[in-house]
Amino acid sequence: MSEIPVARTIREQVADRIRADVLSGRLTEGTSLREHALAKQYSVSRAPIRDALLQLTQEGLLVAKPNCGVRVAAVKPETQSLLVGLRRQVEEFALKNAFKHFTDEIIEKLDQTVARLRNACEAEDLAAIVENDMALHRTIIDTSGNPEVLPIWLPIVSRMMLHYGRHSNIMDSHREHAAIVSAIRAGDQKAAIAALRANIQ
Amino acid sequence: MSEIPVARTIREQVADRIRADVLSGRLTEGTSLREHALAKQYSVSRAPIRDALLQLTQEGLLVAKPNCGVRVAAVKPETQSLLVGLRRQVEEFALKNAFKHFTDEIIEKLDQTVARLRNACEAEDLAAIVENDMALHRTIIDTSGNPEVLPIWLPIVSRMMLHYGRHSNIMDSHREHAAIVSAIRAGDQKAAIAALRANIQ
DNA sequence: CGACGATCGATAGTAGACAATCTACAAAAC
DNA sequence: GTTTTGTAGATTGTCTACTATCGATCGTCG
Repeated sequence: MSEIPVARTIREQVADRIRADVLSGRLTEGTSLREHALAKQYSVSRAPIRDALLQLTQEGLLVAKPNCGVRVAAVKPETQSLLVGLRRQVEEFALKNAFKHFTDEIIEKLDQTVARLRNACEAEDLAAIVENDMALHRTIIDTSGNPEVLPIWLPIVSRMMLHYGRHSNIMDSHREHAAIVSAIRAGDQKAAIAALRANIQ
Repeated sequence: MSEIPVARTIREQVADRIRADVLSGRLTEGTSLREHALAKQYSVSRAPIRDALLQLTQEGLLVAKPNCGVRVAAVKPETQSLLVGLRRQVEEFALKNAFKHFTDEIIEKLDQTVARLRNACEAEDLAAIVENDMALHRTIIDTSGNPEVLPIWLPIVSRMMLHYGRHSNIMDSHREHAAIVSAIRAGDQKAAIAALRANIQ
């Protein structure tokens, strides 16, 4: 069945952990990431660290200066409006296609994510909020049935969340996502898209 | 002066060359790219080759299977409509901002690219067509004054061109681009955007 | 006070080795 | 005859160690 492709290579594991650290705000803007330190921290060699940093740089989470290192990227407010439009377009495309594939099992998974998101919001746990927010949207992307959408979506939403986690009031996150899942459960495609658009801003 | 930041690192040079080979169709869908062979071909070590392949994989031009190598990606027609919408949104955003920065020098550069594009179309030189087509759009992206737009634009347009160079009738390319530049020279923002939208499909 | 240059720190790239694992083909079992 | 198993080869994934190069810093000197 739909098995979760656990990160196999060291590069992917490292990339996932650093990505989570950046998006949750545990690593703040401008923080320098040194290959040697990360290699020691994760008990691996520098090679997969290099690969992971290059990958995250392409996703827009880090900025690299040749021979000088990588830092956590700075937010560019003038790009936000573009990113909002792009993300809406990708996720609406995915959601429309996902309506052909929603099952009770997937809706159950969405419910669980919303529940965790509610707990995170009540606890004001920013890392958990970001994690479950992205997990919910990613489930929709995965359910679209087009695996090509994920790599298009990820760099866009990563750049958005970089801003989101720092400057936005995200305590409404739970209500907005509950509305999306509610519309999905009701099979109301129009309402689901409206709720999705309202959430992405 | 506005110097062209020629690819500095070996990784970038290799990535640029392989990207051009893929987009021009010199490397066909499914072709396997082996690190050892590429390292020998370019007379460099495997490390920058690996980096370049990882980068191009994230751009969607290559697909990687763990421990098995990378191949030139296959075209996914069901994603094209999404890509068209995304690309229009990015380029319209860039073009609007670029109108604040167009100079005679930049318009001269656009004219030269259109001229080369005309020659390429007449010679039916697919590689040159794709190269100058992308160069023209990239000049607009660069002129937007927001360097963050380029890394957002590149993976989208790369995926599009992968399809474009193979399945589209591209001999109209010259006329469409001449219309864009003509509207830019006239300072007619509305006409320029309309011509741009007509070109991106 | 400012310009210049040495030094330092970090990455970029090189070289070679080994481990993990995927593909394919051939042999054995049913 | 079909399926399973096993083995060999090829390729990437990772590691180690080293050199080259670039950017930033900090003194020193004019």
